[in-house]
Amino acid sequence: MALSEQEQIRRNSLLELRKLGIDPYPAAEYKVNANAKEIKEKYPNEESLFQDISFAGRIMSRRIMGAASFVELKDSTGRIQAYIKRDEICGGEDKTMYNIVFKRLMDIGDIVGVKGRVFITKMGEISIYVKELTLLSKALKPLPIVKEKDGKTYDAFTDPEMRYRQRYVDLIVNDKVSDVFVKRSQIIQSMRNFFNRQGYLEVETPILQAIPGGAAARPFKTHHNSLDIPMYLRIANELYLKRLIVGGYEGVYEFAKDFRNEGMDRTHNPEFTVLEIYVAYKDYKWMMNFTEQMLETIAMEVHGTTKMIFGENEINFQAPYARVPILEAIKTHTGYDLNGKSEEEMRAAARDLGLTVDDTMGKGKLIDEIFGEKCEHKYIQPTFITDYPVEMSPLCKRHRENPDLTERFELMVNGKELANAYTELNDPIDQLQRFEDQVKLMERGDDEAMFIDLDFVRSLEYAMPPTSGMGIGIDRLVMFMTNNSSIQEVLFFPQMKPEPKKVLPKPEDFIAIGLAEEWANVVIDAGFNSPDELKETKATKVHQVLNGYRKKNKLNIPALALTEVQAWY
RNA sequence: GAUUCCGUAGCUCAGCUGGUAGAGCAACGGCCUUUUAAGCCGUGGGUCCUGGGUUCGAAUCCCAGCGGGAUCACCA
Repeated sequence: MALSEQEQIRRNSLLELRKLGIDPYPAAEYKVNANAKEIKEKYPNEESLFQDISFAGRIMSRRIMGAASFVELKDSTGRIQAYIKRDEICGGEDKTMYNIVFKRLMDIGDIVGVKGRVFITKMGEISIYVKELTLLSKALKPLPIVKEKDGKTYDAFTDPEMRYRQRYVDLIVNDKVSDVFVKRSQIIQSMRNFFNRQGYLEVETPILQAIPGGAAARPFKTHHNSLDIPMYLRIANELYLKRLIVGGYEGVYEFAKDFRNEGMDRTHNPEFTVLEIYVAYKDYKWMMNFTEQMLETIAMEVHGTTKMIFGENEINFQAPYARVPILEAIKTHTGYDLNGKSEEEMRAAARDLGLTVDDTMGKGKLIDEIFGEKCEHKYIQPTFITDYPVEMSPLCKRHRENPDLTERFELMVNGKELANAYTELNDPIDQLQRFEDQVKLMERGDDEAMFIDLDFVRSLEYAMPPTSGMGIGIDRLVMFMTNNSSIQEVLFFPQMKPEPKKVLPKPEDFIAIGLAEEWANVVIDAGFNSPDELKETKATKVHQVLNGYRKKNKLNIPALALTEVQAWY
């Protein structure tokens, strides 16, 4: 690929720097004793501070005013202006450092170190008065130039494709992007602290699994060579965590990357993060209390308030949350009371409500469909929807008062599922039966039914204490707490189609068919990617194109004769 | 997967019913010792996503492909 004009200029600068004895990529530690944030916070109150600082950052903008210049430097804490004066950074008669190195050979995007003192300019801006300037790393590609004034952004760098594919550029140029990921880290840290305070154990379980269990979803399949068996990336970690409860831990949790080979959109990425936690001797009612306490705590620790804006809604994570059984929710929002109704009656109800149904749908699926279409989006404030039908929840214990239902809740926020929890099924005989029912559903045509995990059933046969478990989508939680409606905004590197590979043509390939060395590069720059491609073009045309290119770029090589070109064919 | 919109300079974007590709920033050259989205003056920079088609002539119209966004479907 031919380099752009600006890239070529920067590569030349790199050579010039080396000629001047300046290493554009020095190895030595650069000691830093101040950052942008603390300078801006503390200096206005105490001007005796920061009078001998060492600071490192990236040049974000530059205003050269003859023998004095202003640059904006960015470090991990923010941006600060630096004032660079020629006679200050060039002590003696030799002004090379300023006139050549700084003005000509350094660029926006370069990473530099400065030593000096902090002062306030006439315009009232806290700035670093630079006494020594050191190049720490040379940038060969130009950055997008984004400017801001009074909260208004000019030339914003917004192309989603470029922002996600080159997240590093996004992070450099768009200051607010970094905040989202800092908050993401704080949210996770806050949850971890919350669990550790209760004495629960953070664990790791296999990502590579022979049986992808714990949820109904299409898995990614791979192959283990030396065992010569198919393996799957996990779709959930539920069954492994419950085995650990059988093993005797009373509380275990894991921040897990799960993988699902399904559609991608604003709220789904093929790999995503889920927190699952299991606590022995508890039930789903306890877990509701625990969950609302947890969310309130995170909100307070991360935001300092339980209220936050998401899109057009203000969401309040203050406990307690409303608790609504799913059949009651359906009754409220559709008028249909499905309690105790047969599958046929439910199917009829779904049809009346204008839903498309088919015979593969059991009671569970029908209820889920009705709830999903007619009710789910109505729950904006955090609400626990409870007591799902047994068919939908093969890993969940039957309801203590109604065997058609289960002790399950989903937490709805802003009309979307955020968390899912059960009183865990620990009856091994019932569990085996439920797995077998799943197989029947699969045979009926339900491609979302679960795989059977007989080792998990065996573990239950050794007795698992009564347990409650909860899973919460971390990406969605971060979306709520950072007011982002797209999952891609809360993942550093959201999944994208790979960039098409650009085949780099090699000059040798052209030399091999008889081109002179000086022409081999020209042919590539002129747009021929392979000898075959060149030969598909008529020799007369190639002859014209190449000589035209030579003339246009004023190349100092003799023009080609047509016979020379014909000789390549 | 369906529908729809988009792809033009390093970046952000103009470019009309088809007629020699434009602006701002960035870059380059010059001036300039406290400026602030852009100091002042000047100069260069393009595979108009790719490939076909229509046409005397295509960034523009048509078809196909690639990539991306949005909406929908799927994701218990």
